[in-house]
Amino acid sequence: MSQDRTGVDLETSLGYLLKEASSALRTAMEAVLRPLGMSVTHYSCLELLAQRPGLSNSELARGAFVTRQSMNVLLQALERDGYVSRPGEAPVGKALPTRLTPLGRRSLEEATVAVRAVELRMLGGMTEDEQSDAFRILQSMIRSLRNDPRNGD
Amino acid sequence: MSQDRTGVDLETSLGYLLKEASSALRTAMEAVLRPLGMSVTHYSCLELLAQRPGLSNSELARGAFVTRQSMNVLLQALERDGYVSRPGEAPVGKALPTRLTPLGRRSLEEATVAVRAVELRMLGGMTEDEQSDAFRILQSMIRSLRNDPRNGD
DNA sequence: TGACTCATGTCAGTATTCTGACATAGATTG
DNA sequence: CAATCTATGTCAGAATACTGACATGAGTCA
Repeated sequence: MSQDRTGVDLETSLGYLLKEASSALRTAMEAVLRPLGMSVTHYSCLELLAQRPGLSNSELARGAFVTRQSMNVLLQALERDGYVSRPGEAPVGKALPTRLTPLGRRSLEEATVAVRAVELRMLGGMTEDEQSDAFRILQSMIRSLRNDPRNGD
Repeated sequence: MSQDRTGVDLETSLGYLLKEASSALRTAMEAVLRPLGMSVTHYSCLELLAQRPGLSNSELARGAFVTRQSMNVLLQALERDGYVSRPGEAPVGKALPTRLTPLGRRSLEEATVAVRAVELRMLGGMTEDEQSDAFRILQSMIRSLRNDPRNGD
């Protein structure tokens, strides 16, 4: 009504709102992780390893939504500082299974408390049904975005 | 059941799913904008200016979810290449109102077509009601994340 | 008026992530 | 068996975004 462009209206765009929500979540997580000297990707990596021990660099990268090159930089730092360990040789193929050290596990525990608080705050004010709706809807968006029409389906 | 950690379960975490959806959207947008030689932030800046002409650098930064320093670097490049124009002196205060040039407008039109296709693909398979739910739920998340309990209130 | 606070534009340096490239291990295929 | 394809780890350089800092203009308040 305020325009006749056929473009994307930021005020009503779900894409824009998704970006806004993601940005707000990231900012909130950075705020609670900063005092622990930990970045969001750093935390994501440790959390992935806690839940799925033995993930390779490439698998961690996909799980944290960064490139394997970026994850490699992080893993080298984490290994140097004693938070994770990797075997010197790959047991099979080239993939090096990574594991948390006791130090890494302790470090993660602090962070998890902080991050869980953020997640609970985000969920505050939402009913159980709304949380289910949110889950289903976000998964629908992801599915639709993944199947690229140019890949000939 | 697969664990007794009291942590965040990635499989059922709305935060993780939000990040995944946002990552998928960003990847899809990068894919269609790359052939046009445009980044997501670049596009966001032009789209903001089309809908709200005269925004300042700081306002554009907030709208594109980056720092004003990052947006300043982008604006200088866009101004140098003739996509936007800024007055040499601030009409009031220090804020420089930015506007699209005809070249910038033409450049944006191409991008808008591509981005709208991505947004429509993301919405594919969602009913009108689900889109309304998504809108309301995302806004609820943003609101909850913004009001920081440590800010008193 | 003068001190103070706040928002802005901008410079400089740092950190993080990305793209490009290469070599290698395993799987697939003829 | 040989060729090809795919996935992986890693190095190097470029692009992007960030933090820190400073000066300036406008509003607030005593």
